Amino acid sequence: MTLKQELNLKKGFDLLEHEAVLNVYFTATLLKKRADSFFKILGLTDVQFNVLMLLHYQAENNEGLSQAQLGEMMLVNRANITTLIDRMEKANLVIRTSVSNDRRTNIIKLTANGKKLFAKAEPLYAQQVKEMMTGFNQTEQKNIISLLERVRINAKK
Amino acid sequence: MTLKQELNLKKGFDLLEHEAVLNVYFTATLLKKRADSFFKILGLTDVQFNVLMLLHYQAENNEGLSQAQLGEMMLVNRANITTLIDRMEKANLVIRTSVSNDRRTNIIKLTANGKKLFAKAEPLYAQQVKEMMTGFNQTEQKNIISLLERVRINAKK
DNA sequence: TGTATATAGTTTATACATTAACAATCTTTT
DNA sequence: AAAAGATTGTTAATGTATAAACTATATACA
Repeated sequence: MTLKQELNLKKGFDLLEHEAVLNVYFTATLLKKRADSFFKILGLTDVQFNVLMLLHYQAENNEGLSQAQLGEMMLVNRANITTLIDRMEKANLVIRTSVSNDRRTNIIKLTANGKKLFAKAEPLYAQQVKEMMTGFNQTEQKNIISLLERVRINAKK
Repeated sequence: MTLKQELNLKKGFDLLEHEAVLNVYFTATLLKKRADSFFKILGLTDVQFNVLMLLHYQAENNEGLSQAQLGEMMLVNRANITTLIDRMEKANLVIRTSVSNDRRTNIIKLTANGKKLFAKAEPLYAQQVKEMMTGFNQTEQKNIISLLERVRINAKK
């Protein structure tokens, strides 16, 4: 089913480039909608799960990540991380800790509760991810990845 | 450059499926950031430009579109359209009109100012879109489109 | 040693997105 | 014709995102 049909458009796209760009955009929109409803059951948002995942996999020896690091790994700016971590602290998922050698920096760590919820959520998330790529062989997946890498190179120029 | 490098991750992805899904997600994020900064110069947002474009191309004989139709064509819900059209009415880009045969419905139309701004923005937007797909031949573009269509089919199950 | 510059996080204002609850109106069913 | 159901748009509460202005702290360098 083409994007034109999915969006109930009366007229299609003049430019193939336009159709391609909108395909990237609306596919991500749909993936996000799917993720939203999946994580809701677990009392999380997709963004909050991503924080838990980064703290689990990207922090060495469970040493946490700074808010700046989280922002970089999620492609969002500092201001956004502030309020996100506020909400996650309130939900007892993470905690802000300080470091002695740089008093500007907050190091964010998982709480016991955060670790527990991540352990529960992760296998279910992996299942969801596999469902999104059902019917794609390795070559096709690598093909998507490399085509999108090329789009990102253009987008960053 | 791989997503791992772009996001400054210490560890990569265990699942190829995961890497593929995140590539879709973060490519759309980058396209949106690029669109944001492009439209800012014109005093618009990407979402508002999309409304102008839908009203221009998808409304027959300049007859406008209902808020419900706009929501469907943008994959967003009704509540979102209400506040979006509020802002665009305030900016004198569109106007709510009523129809006699269904008093529930608002028909949204471009104002003279909205038409003018769209006429100015469109060729610049088309240029941007082409830049995003620089280096892709027709076959590759059709390939992206069809791969992403398959992802959307999975996401909608 | 200061001064200038850079970095980290917060706050405020704004935009976009969702769900849930609601009012008004239209359509279907009995 | 009346009741039941569906659709359209709005409002309120909440989450995510930005830019700009701010404070506090580190670092570079003259």
